[in-house]
Amino acid sequence: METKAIATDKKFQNIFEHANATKNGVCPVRDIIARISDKWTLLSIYALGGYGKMRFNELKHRIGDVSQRMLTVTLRNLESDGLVLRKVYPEVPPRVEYELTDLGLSLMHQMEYIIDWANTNSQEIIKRRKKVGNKK
Amino acid sequence: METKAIATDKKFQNIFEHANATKNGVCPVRDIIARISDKWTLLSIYALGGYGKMRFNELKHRIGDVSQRMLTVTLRNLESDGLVLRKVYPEVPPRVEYELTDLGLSLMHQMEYIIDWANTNSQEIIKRRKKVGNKK
DNA sequence: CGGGATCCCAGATGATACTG
DNA sequence: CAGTATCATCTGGGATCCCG
Repeated sequence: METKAIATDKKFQNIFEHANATKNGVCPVRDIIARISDKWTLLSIYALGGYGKMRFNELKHRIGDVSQRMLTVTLRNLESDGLVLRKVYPEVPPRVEYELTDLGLSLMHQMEYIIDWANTNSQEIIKRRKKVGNKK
Repeated sequence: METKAIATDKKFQNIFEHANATKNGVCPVRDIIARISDKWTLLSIYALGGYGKMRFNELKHRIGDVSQRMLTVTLRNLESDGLVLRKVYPEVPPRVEYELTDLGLSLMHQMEYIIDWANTNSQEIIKRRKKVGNKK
């Protein structure tokens, strides 16, 4: 199984060469990856993408174990990245709806490959993990 | 842009319904996602997949800013998950080589979609992020 | 060379209380 | 309802030292 081919790809260099080069700034690609791979971002995007436009508490309930604070923080980040649209209705009590932008939706579609992979292999991986005797 | 369709998918329910159901255990899919979305896992897999079999310090150098400790921890986890193969040669000084297993390679291929997306959109996102005036 | 074991801190996250 | 503000906590991860 030889896999050295892709090392010459542009996108590949964007992660490794670039990362070592710019010590001051941060590699843009790593930056994005870091952002979307935090604890709640993927789940938020996926929930919004799957169930469509939603209000804050509805989303919170969907995800289940996210705290109000962290969901707020996550959504604000997603909004400033242009992945989520936040719409506030001037009512009392307030109503706020969140939905994916086209950009957010496109990201979700890429995420699906990972989710599919995890769905397919999770049982096997976790079984093996315990067999080896790891703590976590 | 209607996107409610996928909410009925099996894989979708594995993330949301399932997560709320099993309060004691953890949703297997979320578990896997959490594991591979930590700070170094993706980079390690990607480096190994791109450059092929590598020794410890070679890998460390490729990634660039990972500490010895975290690379060790990351590789151990990957090994116990069956994504990376660790081969120790009984020599002095010791030589240890790491390479992706077929499973690890298959995961890397799914990751490429995300990487591609990040490569394509990172500049735009980061530009927008600053414009909004967010701190980070 | 490739780690293991410890110590320790910053930042991520949770819990709680308050508010327009 | 949808936050904000504050305080408490927990943990990822770096630094350091040691070892076969």
